[in-house]
Order: sequence, then structure tokens, then C-alpha cells
Amino acid sequence: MNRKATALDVAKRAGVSRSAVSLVLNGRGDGNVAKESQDRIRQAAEELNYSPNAIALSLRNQRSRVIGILADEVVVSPFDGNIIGGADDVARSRGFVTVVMDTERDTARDESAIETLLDRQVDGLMYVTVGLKPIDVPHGMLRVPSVLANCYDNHAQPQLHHVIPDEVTGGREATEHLLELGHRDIALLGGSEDSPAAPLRVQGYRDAHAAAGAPVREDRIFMAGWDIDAGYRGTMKLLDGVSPADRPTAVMCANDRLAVGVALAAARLGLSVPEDLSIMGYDDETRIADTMVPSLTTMALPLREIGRAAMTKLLDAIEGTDTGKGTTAATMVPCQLVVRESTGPAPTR
Amino acid sequence: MNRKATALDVAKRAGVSRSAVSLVLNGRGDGNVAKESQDRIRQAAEELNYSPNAIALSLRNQRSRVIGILADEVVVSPFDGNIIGGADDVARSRGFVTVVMDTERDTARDESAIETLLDRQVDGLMYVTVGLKPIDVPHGMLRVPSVLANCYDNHAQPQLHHVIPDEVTGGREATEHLLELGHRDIALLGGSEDSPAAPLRVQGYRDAHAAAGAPVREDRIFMAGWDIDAGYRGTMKLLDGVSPADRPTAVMCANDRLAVGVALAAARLGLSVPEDLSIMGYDDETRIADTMVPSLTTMALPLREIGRAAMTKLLDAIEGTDTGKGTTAATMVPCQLVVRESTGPAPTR
DNA sequence: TTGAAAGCGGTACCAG
DNA sequence: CTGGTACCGCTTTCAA
Repeated sequence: MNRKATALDVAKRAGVSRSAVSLVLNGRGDGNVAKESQDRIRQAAEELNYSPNAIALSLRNQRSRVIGILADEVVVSPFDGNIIGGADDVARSRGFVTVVMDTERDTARDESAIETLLDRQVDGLMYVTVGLKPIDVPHGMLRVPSVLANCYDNHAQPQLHHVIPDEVTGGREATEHLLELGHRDIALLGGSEDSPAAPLRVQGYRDAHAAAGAPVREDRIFMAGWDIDAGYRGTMKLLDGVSPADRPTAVMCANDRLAVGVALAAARLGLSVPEDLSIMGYDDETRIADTMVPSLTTMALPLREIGRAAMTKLLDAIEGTDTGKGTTAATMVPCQLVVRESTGPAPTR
Repeated sequence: MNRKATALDVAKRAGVSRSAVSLVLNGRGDGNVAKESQDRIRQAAEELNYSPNAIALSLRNQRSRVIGILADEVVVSPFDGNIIGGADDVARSRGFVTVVMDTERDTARDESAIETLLDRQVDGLMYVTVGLKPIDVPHGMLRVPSVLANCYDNHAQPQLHHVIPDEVTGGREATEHLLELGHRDIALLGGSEDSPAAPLRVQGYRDAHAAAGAPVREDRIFMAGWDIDAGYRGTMKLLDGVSPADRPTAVMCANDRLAVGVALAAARLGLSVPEDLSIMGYDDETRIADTMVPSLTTMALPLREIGRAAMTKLLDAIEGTDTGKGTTAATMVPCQLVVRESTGPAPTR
């Protein structure tokens, strides 16, 4: 627990002044410090295992090279973690460090968390949410460069750039996959209206049908919720006791957990997947979609990419690399179809 | 993006010196500063929305009131997030802030992450892992007070206190629950040997049998893995084509995802849960165990409590509240049985 | 009761 | 090429 070496320690050991140490270790030794001293300094630093005190640096430079990330729910979610992972990748590669504060869904803590971060001189701020959602941008976020990831400003005049997945296209491409397999009666378990992602995915579902000239049956669309039991119950309602001719041949789900419920219900009803029924997930949730039996065809959310894009935008703004002021206030990142085993050709009847 | 007010700003506005501001705002105004000045100072601070610069404070006090948390995989896991949540609770309540760095399973990044944290003057360090596991304690952790959560020191002479779940008791109590329901033929899907948790839970399973005088059938124990497909395939091997008299009446799983696989397989085989087969999970994974159909009886990992206990231990050490040096080097936190719908009385035959 | 000054660990400027 | 010095924002000691 002994204290770390300081620049002064290094200077003493090398027999020079602190300023020399600073110059050399920051690569501006040539032309300012004698070659010989440079070597001694570098060696001394090595021996003492010296690295500059980031706190002192921050105070001096008025910038900390720290990006504060405010998450609403990383902590219990397998989802937005990937956003943070992607953001962290980019930050590290550009010499920044991220610190994460999680409010565990208590938005009342937003402001004070931001204040804490601001007191620590963060150079920028990023707000991350688990699901796509509108937020009230905490006041303090306007005081430093900031960006929103997977969420967007609730206000009429958005002040911050946001990066979100392209849910409409995602919903459309998922549906197209099913249509291409010959399905013409595709049920939709659509999540619930409390998430803005749900209606967007439904929109994609409609768009795909329209483009294919396939009629949409409104009675096939259920806003059921997001969990396994909702998928199970929805499927039971849809299929139990229904004659094969009247059954949808595919179910598209607003997330993978719903799809698990659908598969469970199908199994109880003695239906084979995908022979009798194709199941399409959404999210590509790790350890769920890839390990289901059969494994789930799903629309992967580009979480990592969202994090990367948001952080890139943010750092560009901080470092003044940002090219245009007039660039769009939003970035849409495409989702990615992952074809596995739970979807197949529509059964002939 | 205007700069924050400093103590000097407050002093000017109140017409006093910086020292006075410092004294008053730190509660040591009485006896040192005139009542009248005190009021003016407090008012000025309020008006300027002043809060001290944490960076400067850290530099001055040589302590930052920041706890660094190194996580091996929060980011993609729904699990150890709760440990961090619990730890953060405790830290905040005691006036500390936590900053999380995630290495995404790349232990090569451990040392440098710790170094980064140390450069930022963290007052203490906590290492958190997703699953129970032995680790090589990064060198730097010995330089400040540190604690291990959900993991433990690989070395012969452990230097750090660790907080882990009591897996043996967890495995035993889960088994006891089944035994009490009358089950005498309980299969075990035990995860895999690469996790130290697996053999401990198996040990609990054996202990419970021994205590109940029930023989253990070795051919009922499978080290299958941890995912849905492993649970599915294990169950198929166990039950498919086996006459009812030769079937186990319950399956105990090393985690909830295995249990999902078991339920799926049972459904395909036309078996009812829990009437024909009881299923016991482990972990109490959010949104899985509680929303399965039927919902899973499971052994909840005390993740939040682990985080709380570890942080408490750490802060006690930092603040010198720690009572005894000779206290145990480890804390075991009990797991908690959560009874839901997937377990029931053993079928009579 | 108040204000001036030192120092935490750096960096950067400037005179020598 | 070198070392002294000011300053980042704050706390604390000490002298007035």
C-alpha cells in the first residue's frame, strides 16, 4: 500500500528537474533535453514504475479524458451492456476511459448522478437505456458534450444527437424473411405499447406485407407483452383447438423471450418447429436465441454498433473532429437478420 | 457549456475569502466565521449552484471517495450486474461513488485497468466476476484496500477478503425441497466442471441425500453444460423412450436456462410439469425463472447481498472501521429457495 | 474573525 | 538546454 512514485521522485533519481521529466515523458524531449538526461529519465521512470497521477493531470488540463455513462438499467440487463461495451471499445482506442453509473431505473437519480460525474470533470456524457425509449434529458447533460444511445430526447426541440436502431426496417426485414419462405399467414406478438419499439416493428411488419401485396389480418396482431409467459399464452390463444387450416404458419415475436414462450406452447400442442410452425425472434439475446432448441432465427439488435457510433460521435465533438454542425441529429443503425433453425418453408396445405 | 462556479466565485459574491467559504460549507463555520458572513456565503453558494470540484478535492485530500470496480463480464451478463447494484447501494449510502470497468473476459486487461483506476486515486478496489471462480489477483490490487466478490484468490496464501455464495448449502436445500415433496429419484443436470460452483452444488445434492438416508444414483448425475440446449438434450437422454417406472420424477438443474431446456423437452415428450416431472432451477434469473410456464422453483443466488457485503467490508477497511484483523478471510452468503410452480409432490406409482 | 499562503502532482512558460 | 515558477481548485494552518 505504499504510495506511487511522482514526477519529483523520478526527477531526483535521474538528477534533473521535474520539468525535464515532464517534457521527456511526453515526447517533447528532443530539442529540449539532452539525450543523455533523456535516457536517465526514462530509466528512472521505468525503475520507479512511474505513471502520472491522472487526478493532477485532470486538474491541470481541465480535462479528464473520462466519459461518464449514465445507464438506466445495465445492471440487471443482458442488453444495454453491449452498448456500453461498444462505447468502451471506441473510448479506449482513443485514449479515454469510461465510468458507468447506473440508476437502476430510478430517473429521479439522473440529475444527481450527472452532477457527480460533472464534479469529476468528465469531458463528455452518454445516456444509455435498455430499450428504445424517449427520455427527459437531464439538465446537466447540456453543460458538456453529450449523446444519447438507444434513447431520444422527448422534447420538441432535441438538443442532443441520438443513436438508435432502425426498428421499422428491422421489423420489415424479419417479415420479409418469413414471406420469402412462403408464409402468408404470419401472426405477430408485438410486445406492448409502452415501448416505442413495438409500434415501429409492427409498422415494418405492415410495410413488408404491403410491398409483397400480402394482406394483413388485424386479428393476427397481438400486443401481448415481452416475457415468456406472454408468448406462451398468446400462442395458446392463437393455436389451441384451432384446425390446421386456420392456423398461422409462422409467428413473429417482438423479442426472443416471447419466442421461447411460443416454442414451449408449440411443444405442448405437439407442433414441430419449423415444420408445422416457424418462429421468428427479435434481439438475438445471448444464451437464449443461440441455444434454444431449435435455435432461433431472429433480428439482432445492433447494440454494440450503437455504442460505437454514439461514442464516436461524442468524441468527435469533444476533440473538435466533428466535421459539420449541420449533420443530422440522429443516427439510425440497421438491425441484422440471423437465420437459424426456427424458421423454414411454409407448410403446404 | 459554461464553466462551473468555484469557491473563489462564491467568495467574491459573498465578499469574503476562499477559506471562509471552505470552512462554512464544510460545517466548521461556527466559532470561525461571523454568523452574518455564513449566511451570505451559503446564499451565494446556492445562487451559483456551487458544488466543490471533486478533482481538486481528491488531489488535495489524497483520497477520492471513489471505489473502482473491475468486472470480468457485467456488460453482457444479467448476473453480476446485481452484485454491482448491491455494492453501489452501499457505496452511495456512505458517500462513495463507484466506477466500473469491464474487461469483457479478457484477463490480460486486468492489470492495465487496475493501473488506470489507481492513477485516478481510487480509495479501494473490488473485483467482480459473473460466475463463482478462482482468479489471479491483479498485482495492483494489493496497493489499496481491495475485496473480491463472487470470486476468490487462486493462491495458497490468499491476501484479500472474498465474498461468495454458499453453494453447497444451496445445492443441499434445493435437493431437500425435492426430497420433502417425496421425490426419491432426482436427476441432476450439473453444469460443467469448468465452474467451481458445479461440484459444490453436486456436493449439496449428495449431502441432502445422505442426510435423508436416500441413496444417490450416480447414473442420474450429468455434467451437461449450462445452456438451454444442454438441458434439452440431457432430458431427452434421460426420459425419451424410458418407461414411466424408470423415469426420475424430478430434475434438478444447475441453472435456470438448463431448466428451460428441461421444460421444453418435457413438453415435447408430453409430460406435464410438475404433475409428471418436477423441475428445479438455480440462480433465479430475472425474466426467466419468474416468467416461465410453469414458473420455476429455483435457488436464488444472493447476488445483491454479495455486493453489499463485499462493499461494506471494503469501506470498513478504508475508513478504519474494521474491527478485527483476525476476522475470517471469507464471507459466505446463503442462497434462498424460491418456490414457484415447477415443483410438486412426486407422482405416486 | 479574517485573509494570506502552502501544498497536493502535474504541465508549460520563461528567464537564465 | 535547464531549472524555477505560476497555476489548476481546494483545504488547512498560521499570522494579523
